[in-house]
This record gives sequence, structure tokens and C-alpha cells, in this order.
Amino acid sequence: MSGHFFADAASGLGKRERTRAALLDAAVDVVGRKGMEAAKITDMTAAAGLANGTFYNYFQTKEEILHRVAVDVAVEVSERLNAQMSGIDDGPTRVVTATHSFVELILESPDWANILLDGWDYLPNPPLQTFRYLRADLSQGVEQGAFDVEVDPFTIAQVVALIGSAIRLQLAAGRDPEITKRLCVNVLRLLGVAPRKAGSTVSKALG
Amino acid sequence: MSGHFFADAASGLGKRERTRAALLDAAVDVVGRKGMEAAKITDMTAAAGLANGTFYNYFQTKEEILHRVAVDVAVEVSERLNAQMSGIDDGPTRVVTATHSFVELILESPDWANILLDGWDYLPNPPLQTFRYLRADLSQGVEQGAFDVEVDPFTIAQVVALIGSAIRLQLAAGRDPEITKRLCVNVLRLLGVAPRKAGSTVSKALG
Amino acid sequence: MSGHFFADAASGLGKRERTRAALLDAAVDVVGRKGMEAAKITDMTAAAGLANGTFYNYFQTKEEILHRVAVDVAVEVSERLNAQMSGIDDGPTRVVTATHSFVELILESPDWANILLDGWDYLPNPPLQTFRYLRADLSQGVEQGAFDVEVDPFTIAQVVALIGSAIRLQLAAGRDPEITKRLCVNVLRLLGVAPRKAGSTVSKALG
Amino acid sequence: MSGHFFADAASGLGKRERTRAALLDAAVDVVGRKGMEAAKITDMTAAAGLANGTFYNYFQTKEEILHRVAVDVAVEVSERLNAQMSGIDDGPTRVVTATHSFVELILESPDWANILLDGWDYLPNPPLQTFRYLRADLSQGVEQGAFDVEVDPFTIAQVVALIGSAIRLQLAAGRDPEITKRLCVNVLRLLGVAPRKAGSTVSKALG
DNA sequence: GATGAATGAGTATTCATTCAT
DNA sequence: AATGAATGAATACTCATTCAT
Repeated sequence: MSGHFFADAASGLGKRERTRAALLDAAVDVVGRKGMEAAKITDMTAAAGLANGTFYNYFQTKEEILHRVAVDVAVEVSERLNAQMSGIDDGPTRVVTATHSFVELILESPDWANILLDGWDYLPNPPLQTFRYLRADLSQGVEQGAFDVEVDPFTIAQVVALIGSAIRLQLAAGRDPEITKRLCVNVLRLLGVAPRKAGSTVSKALG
Repeated sequence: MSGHFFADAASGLGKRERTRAALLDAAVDVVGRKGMEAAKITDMTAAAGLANGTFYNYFQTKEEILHRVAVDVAVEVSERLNAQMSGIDDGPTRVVTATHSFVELILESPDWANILLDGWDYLPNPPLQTFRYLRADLSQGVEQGAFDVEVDPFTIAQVVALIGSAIRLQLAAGRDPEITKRLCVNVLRLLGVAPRKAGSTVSKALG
Repeated sequence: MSGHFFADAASGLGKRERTRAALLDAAVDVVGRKGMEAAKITDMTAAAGLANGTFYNYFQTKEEILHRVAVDVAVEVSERLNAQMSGIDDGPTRVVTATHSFVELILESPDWANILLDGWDYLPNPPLQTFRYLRADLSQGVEQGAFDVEVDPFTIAQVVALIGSAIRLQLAAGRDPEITKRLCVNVLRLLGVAPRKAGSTVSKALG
Repeated sequence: MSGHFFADAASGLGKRERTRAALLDAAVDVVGRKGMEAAKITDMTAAAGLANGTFYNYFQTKEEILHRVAVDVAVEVSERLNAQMSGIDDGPTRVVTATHSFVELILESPDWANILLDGWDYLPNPPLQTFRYLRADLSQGVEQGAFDVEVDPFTIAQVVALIGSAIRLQLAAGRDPEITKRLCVNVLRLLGVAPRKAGSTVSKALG
């Protein structure tokens, strides 16, 4: 899953696409290890086994590739989540499932964690991009009478902050499924689900 | 309020202490304006009216002063908050008051906002440092039967994440008292206060 | 006028010649727009609708094509001038006519202006190349007793310097027919025509 | 005269001034040898025996030092010329003397030649700077009835072009006093002095 | 202690040129 | 002949850190 995401997508295409993919994978690797601020062009080209000048045959600036990577990873993550959730209708269950899957997905590709977390500084409306699905689930939950919030950027930002915080903690202290469950409870509570109900919903959804 | 924080504390002490304090104040100023990453040694010494070389008579590296500043500002903020809350006994009210005061304090001293926000990368357990008071208030609320959470680093991190998110939003989009109120509601909900009750408690506490 | 100079000359020839001509035309275009120093190989191949690598099937280095372009444009300009002057016998009139026509020609094809002006660094004896005709006219004027100069490289260089200066001024400050007239007067004066006579000769020749 | 112009002026001053002067001298040296376009920062610092970074303690950009050098050399040359001409009242004689001295001065410091010639591209009104004296002499000659020209930028540019051309020729082909004399004659002729008179005036002025 | 001149490793970016396809 | 991907040397500029005065 990690290491060749773009290369896999480009295998079979022309050389240009494959080299471009190699650079993007290298960028994911480097940013994952050192963060966006510290990622250097030479790191990326070295990781891709290319000369530094080759970079500029594919991207105009450092910013461009970082932006590209952040967007692409966000979109990819978003799509993987959506794929897992077809067939779930209940708003709270959708939110819990999505939150849980998202955290697990990220923790399995720590490279992506750094990219998504840092990337929020590089994208115009970054959380919204990654959490496109969230807004829909929230609205659905409100219509179903399960949530009691305004569905606006502030609420989204608050939910995202909770998720980010849980990821960072596990990145630093090690994975802990219990943390992720508690995160889901917190998210439901924040959305206006009664405290007890939040706990039982999570238990039911995640087993 | 800001600008002479360290200098005030050092007035009356020896010259060495006063120069050191001048550098720390300059660092607060510079970091507040440009962020930690972009703050240069020469900015600090210039702001302190010193030659750049003088810096190294007081600090070994750039990292050292940044760390020092982050810690000291965090402690100071924490103490100011505590001072404002003597006499409040009700756990939820304490939490709401503290949260609200903290956000207001930060938004009035954007210098400190940058330091606290950026500084979390420079501190070992940054939230815990600044939010030492929070743990006590949380425990109190739990004992009073008002909160339903485990008082541990994860819960604190989650609350801190909500606060940080609300600050960042207002820093970017402009101050909005309504946002701070909704933040307080969210915090109470997260701590296990029933959704409606959370709203009324905040209204009562903040008028 | 410009744009297909070399291509026209090569039409009907083999493919190799036509591609070569396309590159030369592209070079004229690019150098005219950006100057010799700033002209890039990729600009030229792009303008010619070719891949950058193709360039090196026709020219060894960038310098080579620049040199080639400078020489060829100089020759072409020279020939066009000669063609316009058949039938004029009087030395001073020939010089005035040639000078005036040359300046007008250049100002109408700024591409060529850049090439001729910059090109003087790329050519061995650039003025002599372009101003081959001048030597003959000067000699003729001297024989007719109208000029009082030595016809040698220095005198030619001096005349060329006057012309170049007038072109640059108009390139920078906008076309001004009066400037060109004064230039012609200056040229005649330099060649030893009495000051007043120089003026009347120019008036007569240029109307 | 060449090699330590700025250093001489700065000897006895503080270290900062001396290093700055060393960089300026190094710039003169490098530009003199390679031209402004090709002059590199590292060339200059190497020539001055300094680390490349030191450059930026004294000048913000490459352009800045080139501009500085061009201006300073122009001013210096201008002043040396003026100093030589006190006591000469006759306009034509002043022009001849100045022109002759200028060319000789430049040819003795070929470094300066490149700087002045290239520098005309780097200065806003470059010839006017260097040839400040010329305008005054021209006006004087016109008032004395010796010259018959408009004293405006075009005329100045034309005279300067003649001078530049003569310098370039001697730079390329070797010094030749005869060339400089003929240059002076040409300048007088251009300014409206009768051809024969021009020759005799030059002979008288330059022996 | 204070100064500030000097340092030099580090980095993004350009572009003529090469060469395998 | 044509392609265009890959190359890598070159170069301006930054800034934390050192150290002689």
C-alpha cells in the first residue's frame, strides 16, 4: 500500500507517466519521513533514483509537487473510505465507521499521516477536501434527528481536530484501538448525541 | 500586555538577567509576528538592540530560546487563567470559564497564539504544560458527577484540539464570539454533559 | 516580412533543408523577442514545432545558430538596401538614402534590430558585414570630392556607431523621423561635408 | 591606478569599509575581465579572498554591486576629467581635450572600459552620468558660436557612440593615438565645426 | 561581556547538451 | 531523422554559528 501508490497507478503507461509517478511516490516517502517543510527536492530525486534536474521536467516548483501529493492522497483516502461505506444508511453509524476507518487507514500508512496533517497547511480548504464525505454524513444525521449541530466549517473543523489529535497521539505513543473507539464516542457526543447513546452506538458499530 | 513580559520579571536583577530577558522578549515579539520556523536570530537581537553575536552568550542554539519561550509563555498563560478562577466551584462552569478566558487571552495577544500553536512542536507535552489546570477541573467535574470521562492525556488532548481549532479559525477568519461559545458547548458535550444542558450551562456562565 | 525568411528560401529543397530553415526562422523570432542572451534552445524548437533534441541534428551548439542567424540577417539586410539604390549616383545622396532606409527597415522589423544590435558580439567584423555597401559609397563620395575621410574600418565603425545609437534611441523612446534625419546630417558632417550643406543635402534627399 | 581604487580610498577606515572596498575592487577586476553579464558572485569573493556568504553582508544582490561599481567608476572618471580641464575656456578645445583624455584614461584601465561600456545598460541615464561635463561643454561651444547643434540627449548619445566605437576598436586592435585624434576630429565635425577647422583645432589642442 | 565581521554548508532552480528509443 | 526524457554543472542567495577584537 505504501511506497508505490502512484507507481502502481502508472504501471503500463508511458515512461513519462512512470517517472512522474516515481517522483510522486518519492515525495510521499520523503514528506512522510521528514514533513513538508523539511522535504528537499534532492531528497525526492534521490529517492526516485533520478538527477535533481529531472524534477523540473515534471513539476515547476517544490510547492507544486507538495500540493499535488497532498491533494491526491486526500482524494485517494476519501475515495477508499466512501467505498467502504456503501449500504450504511444511519448517520451516526456512517460517521463512526468513517472515522474509525480513516484513523486505521492513516495509521497503516504513516507516510500519509504526515502528508494529510501537514497538507492542511498547503491546501485551500484542506479538511473539506479530505472530509468531503463528512459533511454529507453530518447533514444526513441532522435530517434523521440524530445530530444536533450546525453543519458548517466550524463544526467540520472541530471534528477534524478531534480526529487529528487522536492520530497524533497514536503516532507518538503507539497504536491503541481503545483510543480510536473513544475518539468515535467523542465525535458523536460533539455532534449532539446523548453521552450514553454515543457509547452504545460506537460499540454496536465497531463491535 | 506583551512586549516586556520577561523584562518586567527581570527588572532589578543583574545585567546578565536583564539582557537575557530582553532577548526572550524579543523572541516573543519576533515569533509572534513571523512564526517559529521563520524567526531569525538576527531578528531577535535586532529587536533587543543587541549585536547578533551576543545571542550566543545567552543561548546555545536557536532551538533553545524557542523552547524556553514556548515553555515560559505556556506557564504564564496557565497562571493567569488560574488567577481568574478562584471562587468558582462548579466543574462545568470552571471549564467553560477557563476555555473562554483562554481563547480571549490568546486572541488578544496574537504573539502568544503563534508561540503556543507552533510551540507544541517544541515542547515535550505541550498541552499538558499549558493545560495543567484543566486536569484538576476535569477531575472535579467528574467527582461532582457532571462529567463522564476518563481524565487522562487523551481526553485532555481532545479538549485542547477543540480549543486550538477554534483559535485557528478565528485567527484566520476574524474574531467571532459566537464561535467561542460554540466551542465551549462542544467541550462540555465531549466531557459527557447532555447536549441541551451543555448549551444552557454555557449561556449561564458567559451571559 | 519576417517569420518565414529562411523557410521561403528553402521551400522546394529537401526535408533536411526545410527543417533547418524552420529552426533558423524560429531563432530569428525568438532572438527578436528576447535577445540573444535570453534565447533558449527550447524556445526555438518549440517555435519550430520540433522536439528540443532535434536541434542538435542541425547545429552543434547554441552559439552556432546565433552566429548563423546574425550573419544571414546582416547579409539579407545589406542586399535589400543595395537593391533599393540602383540608379543613385551621387555619393552623399547614396549614403543618406542607405542610412535612412536602413534605419526604417530595422525599426519596422524589431526582430532584426535585436539580432543586428546583439549580433555584433557574435560576428567577427559585424559592421563590415552589414555595411559592405557603405565602403563603396564612401569611396565613391571621396572620388567625387564630396567626402573628406579615409575610407577604412575606423571610419566605417564610426558611421555604424552613429546609426546604432540612433536606432537604440528610437527603440527605447519610440520612432521619430526627425531623429533619423538628424542622424543623416551627422553622418554627412562626419564624412567631411560642410555643416550647412549636410543639412540641405539631407532635406533634398529625404524630402 | 587599477586594482586598488576603492581599497586606496578606504585605507585607514574601519574594517567594514575596507572589506567593502575589497569587494568593489574585486568586482571591478572581474567585470573588467569577463563583463557584467558573466560576472559571478563567487568570482568576486574569491578575488577578494572572502567566503561567498560575506558578499551578502555588504550588498543585497549582484545587481546592486554592479550598479554601484558602474556609478562609482563613472563618477570617478568624470571627476578626473574635470580636474584636468580647469582653465580651458574655448568650447571646442574643451571637447577635444576631454574626449582625448577620456579615451586615454579608459585605455589605461581596460577594466574600467568594460564597466563603462557594459554599465550603460545598467544605469538609468548612463551616458549622461559619465558625460555630465559634455553637456556643459557643448552648451558653451554653442553660445560661443563654435558649434551648431541642439544640445539634447540625441546629440549626446551620438557623441558617446563615436567615443565608444573608438574605444572598442582600440581595445580590439591595440592602442593607436592616431585613431583617438581622428575621433576628436569626427566629434567636432558632428558638432558642426567646418571639416578643415576641425582638423586644425585638434592639432592645436593635442599637439 | 559585547561586538559584528566572516563563515560555508545548504537549497531551489535553469538550461545546454546527451543519448536511448 | 526525430524524439523527449534524463542529465548535472552552474549559481544566487540564506542564516545559524564562530571567533578575533
